[in-house]
Amino acid sequence: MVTARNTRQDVIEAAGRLFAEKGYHGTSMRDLGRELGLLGSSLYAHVESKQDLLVEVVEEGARLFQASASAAIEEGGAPGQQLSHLIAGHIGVVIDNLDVVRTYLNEARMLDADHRSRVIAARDSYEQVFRIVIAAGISDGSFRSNADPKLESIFILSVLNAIERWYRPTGAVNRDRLVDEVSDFGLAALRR
Amino acid sequence: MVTARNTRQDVIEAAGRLFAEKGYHGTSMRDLGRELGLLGSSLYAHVESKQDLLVEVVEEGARLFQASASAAIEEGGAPGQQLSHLIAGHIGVVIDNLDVVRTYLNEARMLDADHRSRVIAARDSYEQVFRIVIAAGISDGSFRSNADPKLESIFILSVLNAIERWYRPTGAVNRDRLVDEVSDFGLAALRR
DNA sequence: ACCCTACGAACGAACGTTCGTTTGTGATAG
DNA sequence: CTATCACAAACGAACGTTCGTTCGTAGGGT
Repeated sequence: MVTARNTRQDVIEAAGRLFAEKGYHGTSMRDLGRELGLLGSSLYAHVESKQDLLVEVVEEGARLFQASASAAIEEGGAPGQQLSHLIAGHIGVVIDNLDVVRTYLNEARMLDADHRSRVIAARDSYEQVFRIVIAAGISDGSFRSNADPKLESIFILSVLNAIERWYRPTGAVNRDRLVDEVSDFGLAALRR
Repeated sequence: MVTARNTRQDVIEAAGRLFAEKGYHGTSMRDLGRELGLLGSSLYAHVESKQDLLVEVVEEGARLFQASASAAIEEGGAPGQQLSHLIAGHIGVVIDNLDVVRTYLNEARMLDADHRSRVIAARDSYEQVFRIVIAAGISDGSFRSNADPKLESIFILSVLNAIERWYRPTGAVNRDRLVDEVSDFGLAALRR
């Protein structure tokens, strides 16, 4: 018989859920235990510390976005198409991993200095991918020439990262519609 | 001589600063006391509770944005101009009240249900102003006809609200440049 | 028989908050 | 010009609670 005991991954997933919902400092180990049907102290059979849990969730978020960017770039195509792929990939990551992404975006600053600076570096390199694609589109004349790649990439990522704040899986805007609308918006903002 | 003792407003301002930086649950009353050069217990001469402080800061944020929207609409003009005014006003509020805005945007969810729902209502009515202006621009033909006012307003507000996350007063992007760039971006995204 | 997993008591530290007391300041009265 | 008074601001000890974490123990699956 499967008695369905909890694994380390279960604990990390539940942590992502609670950190996303109530914040890292707003979540206690006893809260987290209750979420899994056990005592707070029992979590230490799976995990070294509370901070360890935050590291695990945030680094998973970083990996997901990095993988998405790599996949988008490998598809190649003109800058406009690459940007569409980046947008679609980002939205996929957000929608399919809402709790991890919310924790990644909002709670990473609660990490200790070491881990935090690594996450910031990962974020910067992800943003760089957008910036390079946009710069390429300006160079080849497909995007408006007065656009600043650095700011435009920040703006588009702002729209993408804010999805976590309003998107609801059961809402009126489904995944395909969201990808289309954001792509239209981003490409319209950049078109010459 | 004035020995500059602390007033209720000083406490609220310091709270905004710390809540913005470390989050509501990441800030203790003793932290806040230290920020003002006194003991945590001394704060209760000025304030009823920690929650009270959060309410004060968040509601100030809500007031600032509401006032900005009212001022922008009073200026009138074509939808494109009105949207520019809304954008400029929003950026002004963010830049001139960074800590209050960061607390308003990130910590409002830590409010008790009553206050939180009032803040959400205020946010919705602020977003409505953007939506109405965008809808007017679509109707009169100045904005692209396939734009959805609801989503476009969310997208533009996403860019505006994310400014808090990357803008630094001492950075390369100053206020005027920021207003220009965001206006260009938003209007380009909407132009037919 | 051996691991995981979970318990549950316990730890010291930190939390928000209360309360009686002290301090400094500005106004008033002599 | 000084003594007195009221009052707000700050102190500092103490409260009950919760925090993250440790540890010895017990039970069930392989």
